[in-house]
Amino acid sequence: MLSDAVQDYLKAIFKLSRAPAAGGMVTTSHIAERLRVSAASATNMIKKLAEMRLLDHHPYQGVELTPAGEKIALEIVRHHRLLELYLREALGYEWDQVDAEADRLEHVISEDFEDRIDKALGHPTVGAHGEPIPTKDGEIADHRYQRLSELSTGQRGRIRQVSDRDPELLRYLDRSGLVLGTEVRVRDRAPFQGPIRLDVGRSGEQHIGLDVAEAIYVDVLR
Amino acid sequence: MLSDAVQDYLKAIFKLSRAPAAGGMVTTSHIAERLRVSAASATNMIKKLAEMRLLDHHPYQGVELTPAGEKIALEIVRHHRLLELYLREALGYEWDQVDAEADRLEHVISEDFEDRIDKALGHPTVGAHGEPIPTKDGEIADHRYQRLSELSTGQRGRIRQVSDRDPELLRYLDRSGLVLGTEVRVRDRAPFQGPIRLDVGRSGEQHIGLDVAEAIYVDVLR
DNA sequence: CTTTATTTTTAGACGAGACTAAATTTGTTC
DNA sequence: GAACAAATTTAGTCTCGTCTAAAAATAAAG
Repeated sequence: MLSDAVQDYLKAIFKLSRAPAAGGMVTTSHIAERLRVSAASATNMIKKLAEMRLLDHHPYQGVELTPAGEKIALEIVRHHRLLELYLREALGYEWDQVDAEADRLEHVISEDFEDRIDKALGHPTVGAHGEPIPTKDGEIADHRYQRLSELSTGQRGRIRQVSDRDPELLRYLDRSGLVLGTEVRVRDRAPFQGPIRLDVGRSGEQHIGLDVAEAIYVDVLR
Repeated sequence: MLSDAVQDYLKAIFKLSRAPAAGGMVTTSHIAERLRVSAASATNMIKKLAEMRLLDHHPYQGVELTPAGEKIALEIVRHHRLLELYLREALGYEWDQVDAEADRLEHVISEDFEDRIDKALGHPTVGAHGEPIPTKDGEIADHRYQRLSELSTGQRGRIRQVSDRDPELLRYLDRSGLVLGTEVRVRDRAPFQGPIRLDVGRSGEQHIGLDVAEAIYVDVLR
């Protein structure tokens, strides 16, 4: 049985490797920062994980999960996302509460529990914020959406995913009508990293900062 | 935050102290046996818990939870029993599967989770096997049922609780119709710790061993 | 091409919680 | 009350995952 710590590291490394502008390679300091642990602790665990053949360690350069390590990371991510959905659907949690609870539950639920909530949810393929849910045998869809921040004036898109990093942001997006499935159109982009003016759905209009626009992923509509 | 180990010890000590023929005092070896650790490990933890004022340690005699220790134990028991019920009611678990899953979940769920499943279950007062569920502020009903093994020939009783120690036993009881609410009558007791012949409900008849009869608790009917 | 700043790794320690082996206390039996 | 068996505690290790402080490697700047 893999310890909670091992699982947390693998999950963090997986997520960091998927993050934009990480060329596959994940640095020690990013891992340490994400897990709120000293860099020395991260190095320690990295060596252990390399020993276990769950990742490749290129000293001073970074790490990369092996297929075995990625498989485990995907299982944890699957647990996490199914749990988030379940907490919301079955127990009435708010969007911004599910992450913390799922972080603790993801390590202890059995395969059986996983299967039962998967079934109760109707075998969903995307999570509460649009993130793909890995399948039981470790496949994960690669949606390749575009960031809303990358759209130019006049372009339209449908919101397919939002970042779940910050609960406060999630509440803001919810209030602003920027939820999954909504269609948006860029009316105007202020210069010098300024805010973006958007048409939201059929009626609304919003001005959002660039940071926010980077956390929203869309299918571009032609 | 109390570690899983601390919680496990407090829960085990609480349960042992409530078990029959334990005069309040719980021995080191019983704790060690229940938790499947060495006696030395148990002594170690006992000293730590005494330090934390969660129990009183009378060296070579045994231990007794302080009110503070009991309060914590009751919280864990509450978590456990609510979880067992929830797993059964909401996710379709079988009686004999719930214990193991709840053992892991009980340590990680939040107050919020506890409240939500409590509500979803309609604020139950007894668990899946008839055990009383402690209230949120640490009260626990004391039912004082009698063991089926203590009934003499001709006496009748209604099953109110069964021991949840052994999944195999639970399956056997289920198959035999010896479930909560069922009325039983002792037809016959074989001598020398022999089996008991029972009428079960309106129609059935069963011969059960004394060990089994000791695991079944009844309200005596007149 | 050297100096400097940053990142990463090494070295050494610590707290939890488990273990085994040995010592101690208790309880029982003659 | 002495001798012995059983239970308990002490002593000393071990693993895991964290930490700080110091050393080493890399990257950036002159």
